[in-house]
Amino acid sequence: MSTIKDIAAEAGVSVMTVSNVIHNNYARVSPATAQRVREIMARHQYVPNMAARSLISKSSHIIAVLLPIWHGSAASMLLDPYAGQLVGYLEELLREKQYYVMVCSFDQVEQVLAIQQTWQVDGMILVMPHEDAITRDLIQRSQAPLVVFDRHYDDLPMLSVCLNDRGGGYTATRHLLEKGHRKIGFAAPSIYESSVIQDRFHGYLKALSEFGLRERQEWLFDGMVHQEGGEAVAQALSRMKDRPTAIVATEDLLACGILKGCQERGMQVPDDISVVGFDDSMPARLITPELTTIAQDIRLKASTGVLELFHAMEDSKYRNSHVVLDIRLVERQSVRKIRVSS
Amino acid sequence: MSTIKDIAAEAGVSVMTVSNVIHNNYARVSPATAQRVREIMARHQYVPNMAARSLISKSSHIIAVLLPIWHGSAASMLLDPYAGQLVGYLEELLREKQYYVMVCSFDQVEQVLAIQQTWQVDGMILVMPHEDAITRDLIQRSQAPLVVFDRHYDDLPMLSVCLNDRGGGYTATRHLLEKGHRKIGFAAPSIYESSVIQDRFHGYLKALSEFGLRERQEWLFDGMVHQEGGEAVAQALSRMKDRPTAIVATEDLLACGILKGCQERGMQVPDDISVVGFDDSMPARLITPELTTIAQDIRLKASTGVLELFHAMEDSKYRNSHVVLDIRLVERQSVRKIRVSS
DNA sequence: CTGAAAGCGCTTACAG
DNA sequence: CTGAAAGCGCTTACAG
Repeated sequence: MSTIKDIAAEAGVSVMTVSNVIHNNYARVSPATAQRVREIMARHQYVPNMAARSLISKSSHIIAVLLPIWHGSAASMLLDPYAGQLVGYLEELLREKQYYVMVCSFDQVEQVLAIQQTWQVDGMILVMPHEDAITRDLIQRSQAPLVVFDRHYDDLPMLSVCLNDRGGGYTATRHLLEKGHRKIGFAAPSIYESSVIQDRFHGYLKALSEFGLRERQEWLFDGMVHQEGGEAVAQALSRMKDRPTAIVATEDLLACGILKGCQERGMQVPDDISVVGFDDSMPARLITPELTTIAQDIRLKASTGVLELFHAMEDSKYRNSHVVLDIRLVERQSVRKIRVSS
Repeated sequence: MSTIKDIAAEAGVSVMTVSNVIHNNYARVSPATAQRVREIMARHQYVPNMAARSLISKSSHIIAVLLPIWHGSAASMLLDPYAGQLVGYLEELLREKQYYVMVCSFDQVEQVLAIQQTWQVDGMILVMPHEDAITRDLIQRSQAPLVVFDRHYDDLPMLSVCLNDRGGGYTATRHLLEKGHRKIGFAAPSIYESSVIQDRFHGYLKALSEFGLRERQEWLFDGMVHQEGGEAVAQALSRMKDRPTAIVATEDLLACGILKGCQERGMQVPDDISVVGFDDSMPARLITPELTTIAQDIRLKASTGVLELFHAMEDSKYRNSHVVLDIRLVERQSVRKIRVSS
């Protein structure tokens, strides 16, 4: 493993000249020398030592991808196909830019700050933020530029890349309305806590109001998480006299649970109950009938986040930006058209 | 951001003494001094600079988690819930041991070697290996200890953590036989190329032979990948006069595709076709009927891999070990019991 | 129990 | 266009 010194010695130049060759400082080294040095580096498969480099430059070319720990395990985060895919794209995009990604799960802000300092991390990306208090604290105390996905606080300067969740809730609901549905429920993990869910809920309300409708309390299913939540919704539905004909679910897994639970209780999807999901994740095409859902472009989201991060890394004044990405409806088989009776 | 020098100055000791406190060299520093220094470090929230540390110690405390690039995108790997979960557990376990994980996708061995050198990576873990040529090359050229998941080469000294795939294929098939099935097919992405699949196939053959049966060429579905592959299997089945009553599929997604395709073509699962999958991934419980499948303990796999890696990092002679983890059958609803007619 | 000194591999002003 | 020197923050022998 050769060092810059070895290369310099063999080329008969100073280490400084080698350093200039490495950094393409053409103004500071003659073409002939550069060529010769480059050749020697290639022959020795010279690779610079990042520790030495970052020690002096105070920059490591490391981007920390932050994963909150949920339910005591970080694996629960990457288990989510959405998180996995997002991290995969991020890694890919950052590698292209010659940056390295360190994956860090955490449950305390201090852990993140320590990693940031110990590695002189150049930038950070928060994926799947959970608790607001922690996220807000992190945003305020972070020393390095930080991009947050899927969460935004209006009162804080921050860099965020979000989805048009309001539009998503609206589009899903509007789609059902246009298919003739008038009795539409809403199922979510936490309608009044998470801003993402709240936005979707407001989109839902807006679409309803455009048709002169209002939400009905008994058709709002709150606290419903993943497949189990969906099955709970199905159970609740099965016991209702006056059932909604359709449900907007804020997550595909939740929607899948509803489908499964309904089918097991003898209700047909979409004939008895129509369902629209969110995410267009893998399960959406796996189940029968396939799920109509609100899709996002995860690759675009990742590249937008990386762009924001690099902008912030290059310009220390760029610390407040809120990008909202569009969503689109993917029509499949879980919504039926009904004639409008009224 | 204070350095060891600042701490030393404030404590009125040499930096060396501070260093000894940090490394708990109790023999080399008095309790009183240690206490005082520790207090000052805490007050300043001192965090050591890993670049400086690794520059001198030739060890970074970084573990590289290597993800082969498939189909031109790394995201395709972490998209796999199995890969995501495995990486999540690995990160968790490594963090507990005060190590940092760098996620690196790659398609050329040189990229890995460069990262290893540039960061003085202490150890590497290869997840989801794909091409044998690349994997073998990597094993032979790696300078740092390397643990490979799910692949083993008998002719190479290497550290691997695999599944008892033969046992898995055997158990799945045996289960079907015991349920009365005698006409059992086998569906896989590449029966004769991947050793993992080959092992499962041999387990399948062994179970068959114990019941005096042999494989039938037309019931072997090769080159079937993911859900699409499964749907192709279903299509083939629908056209057969003499159909198998059950299929062993080497992947849950594949099994799900078979289920879905069969249902769409009017065949009932499990009544007309029984299916056993592999992995017990999330989709297994999402579909109706729920999938009977061969499960592995991913957390155990991750912790075993980490154990192997640390063993190798501590002992430079430990470079050849092949751990095989057990699998277990998870019975759900995709297999029916049939009376034995013969 | 404590310290002064050398050095890890690199980059950054500063001279020439 | 090229070089000598200082120094980033830490650890490691070596003395005392």
